[in-house]
Amino acid sequence: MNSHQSKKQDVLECQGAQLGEAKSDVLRKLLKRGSSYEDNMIPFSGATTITNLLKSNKAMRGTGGRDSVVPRKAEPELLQEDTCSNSSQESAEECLSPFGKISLDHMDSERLNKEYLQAKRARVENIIRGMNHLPNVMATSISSGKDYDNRENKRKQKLPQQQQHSFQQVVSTHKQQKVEERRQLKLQLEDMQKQLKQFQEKFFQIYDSTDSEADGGNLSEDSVRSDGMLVGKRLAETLKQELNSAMSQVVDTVVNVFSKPPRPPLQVFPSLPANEDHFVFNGNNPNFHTANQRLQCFGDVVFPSPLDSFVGVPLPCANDQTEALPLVVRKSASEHHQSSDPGAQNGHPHPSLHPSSLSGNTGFISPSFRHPFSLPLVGYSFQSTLGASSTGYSSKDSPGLMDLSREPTSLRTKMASSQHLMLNHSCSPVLPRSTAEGLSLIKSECGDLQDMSDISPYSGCTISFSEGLSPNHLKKAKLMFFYTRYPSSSMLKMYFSDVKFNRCITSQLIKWFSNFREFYYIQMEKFARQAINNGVAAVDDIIVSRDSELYKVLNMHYNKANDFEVPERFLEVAQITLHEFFSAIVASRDVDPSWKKAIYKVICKLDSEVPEIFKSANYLQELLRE
DNA sequence: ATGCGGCCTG
DNA sequence: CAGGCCGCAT
Repeated sequence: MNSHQSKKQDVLECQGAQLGEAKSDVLRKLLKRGSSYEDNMIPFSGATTITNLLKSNKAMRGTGGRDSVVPRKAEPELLQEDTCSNSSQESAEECLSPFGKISLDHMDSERLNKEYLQAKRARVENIIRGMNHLPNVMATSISSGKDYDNRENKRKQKLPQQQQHSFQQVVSTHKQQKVEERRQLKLQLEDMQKQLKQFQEKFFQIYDSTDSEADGGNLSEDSVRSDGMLVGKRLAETLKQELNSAMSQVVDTVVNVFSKPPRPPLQVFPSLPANEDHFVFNGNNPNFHTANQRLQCFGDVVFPSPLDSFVGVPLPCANDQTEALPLVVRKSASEHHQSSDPGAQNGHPHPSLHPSSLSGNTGFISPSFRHPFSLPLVGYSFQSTLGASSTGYSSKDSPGLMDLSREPTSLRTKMASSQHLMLNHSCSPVLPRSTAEGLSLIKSECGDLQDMSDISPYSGCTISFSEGLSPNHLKKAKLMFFYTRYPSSSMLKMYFSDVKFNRCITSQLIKWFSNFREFYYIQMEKFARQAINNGVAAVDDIIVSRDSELYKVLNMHYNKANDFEVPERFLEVAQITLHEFFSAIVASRDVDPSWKKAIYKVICKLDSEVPEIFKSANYLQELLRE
């Protein structure tokens, strides 16, 4: 069926009984941005046929009262919209073909334009007529005694004013969105154009220089030819490099343009909870640093703006208050005494930015030297266990520490991050279609990530959209446990965005965390009893530090590879938990079979925000690949 | 009825 | 770590 026929059918459908079909069609038309592609497909000869059809329709239709009000009011907007899309199409054409566009004969183009506009007008009228039918489709009963016009009139009268209003609102909002989107797209295209120009210049520079090299020498034809081959190679090499860097620039641009509105960058060094002072850590441990001291170690590091741009790029899921809300709701504001600032809610630095205590004089590499998108990963090596306190509650006998070697691991997250963003953008149901479409330069429709890697210039860097949970997912979950002991299912969905969720997956993930908790609480009880048996009387004598045996056991369980630096906050939570168990046992509350529940209630309020970086599907994949 | 967390077991 | 079971809350 060609498009001409389909237009005809639109009219027929609107007249006929298949109004549901017509509705979806109309909506499709309204949503189809600019509908430029479709429009180009319409043979102009068909315009007259459509107009005729519409004329006959108009003749049939009553001209009185409200009947004509709605179309007349809406028509100019829609027409304008169409012409706007037409102009955007032109501008896009300009930008996409900088070498000039196809020029038509002036008269011809004018004539075609007129016909084209007529056809559009006809179509729009058709659409409006279709819309008029819609609201009362269900309520309409076929009354044979009345003619079509009367029925239509009745329907119009039944149509609540509010619906007409909201319809117009929708149209105008839609229009505004499109204007904004067009503006952004245009900017982006201009950007690309500039880059292309730069390419050309560079290309010609290289070409000229190699040319003059060849000319300047005393060379035989053969050697010139072989040199030419070398030049043909060098060019390819250079072009490849240039294309690569340009592509990354373009991707960055696109991501920046379409990640609206730019959220204030995630606080790299969020303020620590006020209650931190209540915990006394081993002051005589030379290798122990409070979180604040750690921050100072990092103080002289200047973060490059690209990193900021990465950190600042809002992850749509977190930004759109759809999925994120349950997480917020789960804990009341009063429970979050840390801060109302979402960026500062996280009680500890970003894990990958969590500087080691020795970062100043070890191999820790300043992010300034890294690729904009790659992030440093600080490996935290195990401290020597020699002489370490066995229960963890003693702070006085902790030994000097041996060697703290921290291997920074470069993460190739650049493309991963971009892909992640793109995926979220194009798949996010709450995202306006227009925004997703803006990314169509890279990927036209929402599809599998596998598709993304296909079109990715970084073909070596792929992420797979897993059907199930992998061992890496388990590791990731374990690391997340350092931040959250009681993640909600909506939260899990956000942080395991590369997993196709179903009931089974969700419950499995929840089960994992349940198991993690189980282990955690068993250890807590064990160490609390041990402390009591060892004669510890005051709860304040129990301190959990990185030297503590308890910490080591937990770290071994959740961070076996020890390639992740456990956030300070986790130590605090562990200590609080241990205190709770200790106090409860001392007070003989454990005679109550459900004595632990009170403790659970306390601990579940101590969850902190899991760093955004955990939402990146590849972050841990890279981290754990080694 | 369903979902969730916890406990027990293998 | 997963499966089965139970109790609790919605």
